[in-house]
Amino acid sequence: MLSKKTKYALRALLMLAEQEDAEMIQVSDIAQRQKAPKKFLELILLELKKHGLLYSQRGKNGGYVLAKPASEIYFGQIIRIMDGPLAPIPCASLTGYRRCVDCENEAKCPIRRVMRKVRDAMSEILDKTSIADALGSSGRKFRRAHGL
Amino acid sequence: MLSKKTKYALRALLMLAEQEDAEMIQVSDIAQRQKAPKKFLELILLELKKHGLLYSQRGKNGGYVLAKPASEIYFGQIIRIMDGPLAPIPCASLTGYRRCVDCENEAKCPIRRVMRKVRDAMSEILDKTSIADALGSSGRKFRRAHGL
DNA sequence: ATACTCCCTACTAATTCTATAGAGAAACAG
DNA sequence: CTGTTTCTCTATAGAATTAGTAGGGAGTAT
Repeated sequence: MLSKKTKYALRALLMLAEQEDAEMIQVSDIAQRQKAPKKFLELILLELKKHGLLYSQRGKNGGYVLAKPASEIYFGQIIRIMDGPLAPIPCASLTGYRRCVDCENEAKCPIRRVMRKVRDAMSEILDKTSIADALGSSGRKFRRAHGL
Repeated sequence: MLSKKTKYALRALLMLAEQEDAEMIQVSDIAQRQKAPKKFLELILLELKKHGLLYSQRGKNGGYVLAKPASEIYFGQIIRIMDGPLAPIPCASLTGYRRCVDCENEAKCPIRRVMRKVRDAMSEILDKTSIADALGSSGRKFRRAHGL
């Protein structure tokens, strides 16, 4: 289940992606329009910035903008930053692999095999859908569909 | 992420599915072989029983057995019993649907659209893989593959 | 009758998630 | 240079969920 943090993050990024002219938006704006606690949202945006998804500026007329095109920001990355690995179980994760304690014979573990498939299926969607794709127009799929 | 409860549940069910002659196994056995806290495991098995996955008997030589063939017990059901809906977000769930507060226009919510696809992909695996399938032989897929 | 094993309710402990507080540092306006 | 604005950072508090414990009750077999 997605945490609120992730949900706030996704909404904020989608909101910034909709800002056509790449103008800066302030945390308080986003918080207000999203009905999210401002201070909480600050932490979230800061973390997204640290991971290279946002660019920010301080002082009067400061705020946040996407650090790269919306078509290059994928759901998978956002979720991993906020909530950690996609896989339902650490031993089935590529990005956050951790062996299960007391699992002799990982290679034959039926649970792991199934969860691995789940991970792959999730990745297939989340790592290939950008926030631009999600917004429908102007994204990767859109441009591809129009031969651009 | 799967909770420990779910992991214990899955392991216990797989263990019972491997018991060829449908002999009863006691909680303490399962707990020991799985290195799970016995009392905790009791609660888990009890819940699985209440949902019709297990049959139990008390007293000397009592224990648990699967209440139906392993080929009819699916990962999806087990996970839903223990952890709740598969969907990453309640508004994208079929079995546990709940509207998001402050989401005007659910039909157009980009997050929901994506998470719906994720849910479907997860269900496609988890609701079609039985514990017999996971164990490899004697399951649905196996029998089908051998024309039985 | 007794020993065994599941059944049930209540509670405690640990962890994670959500949110708040407040001071600090860059940018800008005047 | 001073004051205002807005992001930056660290620490902490509160709430919710998860994990685990305790202890007696009830059915079953010998």
